[in-house]
Amino acid sequence: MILLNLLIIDNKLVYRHIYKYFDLKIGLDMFFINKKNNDDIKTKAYDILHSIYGKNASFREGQYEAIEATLSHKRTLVVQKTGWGKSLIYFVCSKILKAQNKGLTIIISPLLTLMENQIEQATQFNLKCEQLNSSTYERHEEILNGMANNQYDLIFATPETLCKTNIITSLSSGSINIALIVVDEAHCISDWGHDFRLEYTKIKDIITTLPESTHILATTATANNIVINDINEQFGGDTFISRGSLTRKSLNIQTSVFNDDYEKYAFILQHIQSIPGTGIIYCLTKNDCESLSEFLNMHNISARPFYSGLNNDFNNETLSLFKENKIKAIVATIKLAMGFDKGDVSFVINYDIPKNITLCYQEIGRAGRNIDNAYIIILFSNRDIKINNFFIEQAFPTEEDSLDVYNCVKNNNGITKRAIQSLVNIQSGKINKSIDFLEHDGFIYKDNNKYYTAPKTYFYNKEHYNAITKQRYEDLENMKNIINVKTCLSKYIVNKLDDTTAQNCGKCTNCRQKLLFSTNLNEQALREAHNFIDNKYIVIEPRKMWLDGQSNKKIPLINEIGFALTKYNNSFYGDLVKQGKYGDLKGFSDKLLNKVCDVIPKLFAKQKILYITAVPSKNSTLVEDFTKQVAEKLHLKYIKILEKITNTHQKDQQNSSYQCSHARSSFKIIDNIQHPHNYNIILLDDMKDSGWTLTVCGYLLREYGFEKVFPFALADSSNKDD
DNA sequence: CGTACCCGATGTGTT
Repeated sequence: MILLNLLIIDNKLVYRHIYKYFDLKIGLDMFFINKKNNDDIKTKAYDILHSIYGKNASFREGQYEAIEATLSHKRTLVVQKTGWGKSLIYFVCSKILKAQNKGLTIIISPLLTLMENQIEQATQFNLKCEQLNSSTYERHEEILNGMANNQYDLIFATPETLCKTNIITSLSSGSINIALIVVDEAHCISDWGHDFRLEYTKIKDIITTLPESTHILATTATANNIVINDINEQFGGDTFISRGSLTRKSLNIQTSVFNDDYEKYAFILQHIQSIPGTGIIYCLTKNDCESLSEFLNMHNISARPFYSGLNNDFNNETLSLFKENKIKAIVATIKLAMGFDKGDVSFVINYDIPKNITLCYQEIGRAGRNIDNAYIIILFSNRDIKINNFFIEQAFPTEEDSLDVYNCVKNNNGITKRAIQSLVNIQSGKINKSIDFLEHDGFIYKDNNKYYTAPKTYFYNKEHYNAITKQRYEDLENMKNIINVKTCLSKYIVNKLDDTTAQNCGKCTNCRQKLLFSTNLNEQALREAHNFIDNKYIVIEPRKMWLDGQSNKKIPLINEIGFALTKYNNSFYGDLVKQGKYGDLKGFSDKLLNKVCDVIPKLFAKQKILYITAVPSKNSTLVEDFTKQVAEKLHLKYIKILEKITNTHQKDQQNSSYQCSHARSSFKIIDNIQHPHNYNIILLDDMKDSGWTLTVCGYLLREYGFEKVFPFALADSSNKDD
């Protein structure tokens, strides 16, 4: 008992947890065994540290304990704030294990850029590194041989590459000595593994093939009990946890509820200049990143969008400018996440509520790392829930979609993705999702880009998907509840992350009992927001390729660049379009007519346009009537020249293949104009969705002889909001 | 409507 007490004092952090997690008697036995080993580890760890950082160097709080935990347990999870120095742990462990001839260390890392950064760091430790990912594809066999021949200390790998059959085979053959497997950023197992990067749930398949003596380490900055359970599931249970405090003391948090985007824009415009320093605005959609940064720039607040899909060089430039404090704000999606560290971020605004508290903590924790005070503003409107719900709902394939796709493959063994699209009337994203899951679960397999059914009985894992979906709705609810919390906001957040050590922060609006940023919006700011959002036209890029028979062909006659007046959802004019189509008074209002007649001459100012026509419909003259009114007001010649010849609806076509072929069979030209040559024409429709209708009608008009076709739609519904 | 891996696939245009 005396020994036990001494040990608890000696290595407080580690043994407190052993005490908690293991039976006392077993724990005591372990102490006797470990005591000697741990002295050994301690000497070696400090030797390594001193050889690199000099004789006076010491570990930061908890670092040595984490090293000891990793080497004295089979499975360890280290939960520490970003910037704490997690990579030092496995660098040191790797060196110790290598010196003991126990083998190499494999680090599973989610991002290629993270690997590159870490390899750079590792050179300091004189560690021989190699990567197993797409960047070394040609050398995979060579690298595997090198691993068997003890040529490397650290192997950085993506879960995708590591789970390739040839690599799993090599790893489990016994010819490679693996001393330690590290899952860096291990929350990815929970965040991404279930529905996005499915290979993350196959880490267990690798671990089970390795010898019992292999150490397993997971590191992350955010792990609540759900993440811990997921990690346990992958590791096989009994994971030892080394945890630090999560609180960041610099944060001043406010939450504010608004009715719509106009108010949120106005609020940000009204306050952003008064916040000193630079910051991040997180949005749920790429579109909002573009739009909001444009809005800020228009008002002389330098901002740049940042999201996946923007040019890589542009994104890197944005990060540099931001780090050098040359722009006020980055307006970013969750792409701005792992691997980003700037000490003096002085504000984070969540334009929409994040999907869960874990992510919220990560996002707001990017502020105030090396400064005393930073400002966090979490905005909320009902639209946030709709968008988050959408993400939750489309995470897994539906039972129907999954079965349709499976049957399609079963009935057409050796089918390509594109052929599936032309046989199954389901959105292509949903088809891809179904294919990914079917392949991951082993019901189908891919060979030479053709899909075949595997000899495994198909079933739909409904319980599992439902359980995760339910969990995600609960997570969202917990997040949303922050707008109702009356107690310390900072404490609410870290408590939800299972860190129960937090005190009241004294800085948030609840602790202060006072708002940091007024929610009384001034009229000027609101007017600016309306002006901006209501005058955002959407460019309709002409489609250039279409499906002709089995293959993509160049469309011989294409449209000019066209425009949609507004987004269909969440905009003033979009609502007018909705009312016109589905409201009690059938027909588009004068307000909409006036707006369209104001805008068309401006957008097509330099074009000589004589004619205007409407996309025809079988059962409504709504668009035709409206187009006639526009023609009259703008002194254009209205002609009826297109006819709809099918009774089926374009909007029932769910993927590009169906949309294209349906549009191509749905229209014909009424031959009633003498000399269309050299004349330009506007092609008007109420809604632009896939753009196939405008493409096909435009083609027919040009084939008939019109010189240029300018598409114009009242509203763009291609990104559905609800 | 968002995150990242993958030697996406396939046609077109340039050297």
